[in-house]
Amino acid sequence: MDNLEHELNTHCLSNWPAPPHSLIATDPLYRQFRSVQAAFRRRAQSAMTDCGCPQLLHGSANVLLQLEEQDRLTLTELARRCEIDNSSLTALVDDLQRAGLAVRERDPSDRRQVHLLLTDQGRTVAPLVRRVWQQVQQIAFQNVSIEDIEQMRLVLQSIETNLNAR
Amino acid sequence: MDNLEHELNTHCLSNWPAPPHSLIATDPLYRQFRSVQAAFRRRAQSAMTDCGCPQLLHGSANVLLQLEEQDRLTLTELARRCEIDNSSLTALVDDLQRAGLAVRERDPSDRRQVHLLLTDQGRTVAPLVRRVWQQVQQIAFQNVSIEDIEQMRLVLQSIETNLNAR
DNA sequence: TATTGTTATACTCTATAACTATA
DNA sequence: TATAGTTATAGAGTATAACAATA
Repeated sequence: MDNLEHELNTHCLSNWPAPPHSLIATDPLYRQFRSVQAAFRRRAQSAMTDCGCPQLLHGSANVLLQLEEQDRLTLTELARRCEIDNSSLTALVDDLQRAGLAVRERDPSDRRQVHLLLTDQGRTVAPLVRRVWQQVQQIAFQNVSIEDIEQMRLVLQSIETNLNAR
Repeated sequence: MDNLEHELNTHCLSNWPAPPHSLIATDPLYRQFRSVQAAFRRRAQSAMTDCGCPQLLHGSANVLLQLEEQDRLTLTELARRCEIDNSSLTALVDDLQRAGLAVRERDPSDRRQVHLLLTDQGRTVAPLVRRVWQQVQQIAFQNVSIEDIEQMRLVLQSIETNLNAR
């Protein structure tokens, strides 16, 4: 165990001063993120059900919104924008296709590529889903000022960059 | 589809003014949370490995830290503090016990209850794990001011409360 | 009957590796 | 050989429901 202690001090901690107590005593930040993220997904999913929007996986709804911003993307590009692996996207696209909101279309000039297209129904539903998500954000942001939210987004972006660096 | 539109307007949106464009055009907030949370877990897990800490599930490490704050909790109380279901806790406790960091002990006066106790090894390892998590937070917070972080925590707390209300 | 904890099961999100079909 | 997409598989995190033991 002494080795472990030594290892930790040598390789891990030497460059990091002790953080202020207030930041660490309670509530690891990751817990707050987990809780907020889970609550967000729960609310969005039940709001979609309440509004009669098609029952979609949370991930599929996200793909739908990406597609609404730009239609006809290839699957690889869609996966990149959703920040998930190609293989993770397949099931979500299947979900959208099953719900009749999008269709795959193979690219004739490069038959390896598949584009995803909104159907008419998809074009109708996407804005509704977007509004439901906005509504959940509205609920989340009750009694929080715009400035605080924008500031938080900036901080989140910094944290994201820091954690993904190297 | 008209029904859907009508339903949405009637039951879901009437109370919510349109949010400012900057909040919604890009990047749903949930994506940022997902990304930060995943990055946090990834970094913490690889930092634990680098430092020779026992290989624990992220969730088990969390239980360990709760237990360090108060030893000998019942499993139900631990689950409550970790904000997970009783049934979800079982595997995490198994994980800790397998690693030799904690042991279950049945309460003699109410034999339904099981308390979880840190072992000597658990008492040694817990502060190291805590420091690894702190280190990850330090990485996350590079070039972010204390004030911004504290402010973000407050906003997160409001959001959490708002989303879980009702 | 109610409570504590476990088991069985399932769902979501995600990834890696192996595969098919193109290029 | 390299790329686009799919399939098979697995692992982590979570929940619900049924259950056993105990109160």
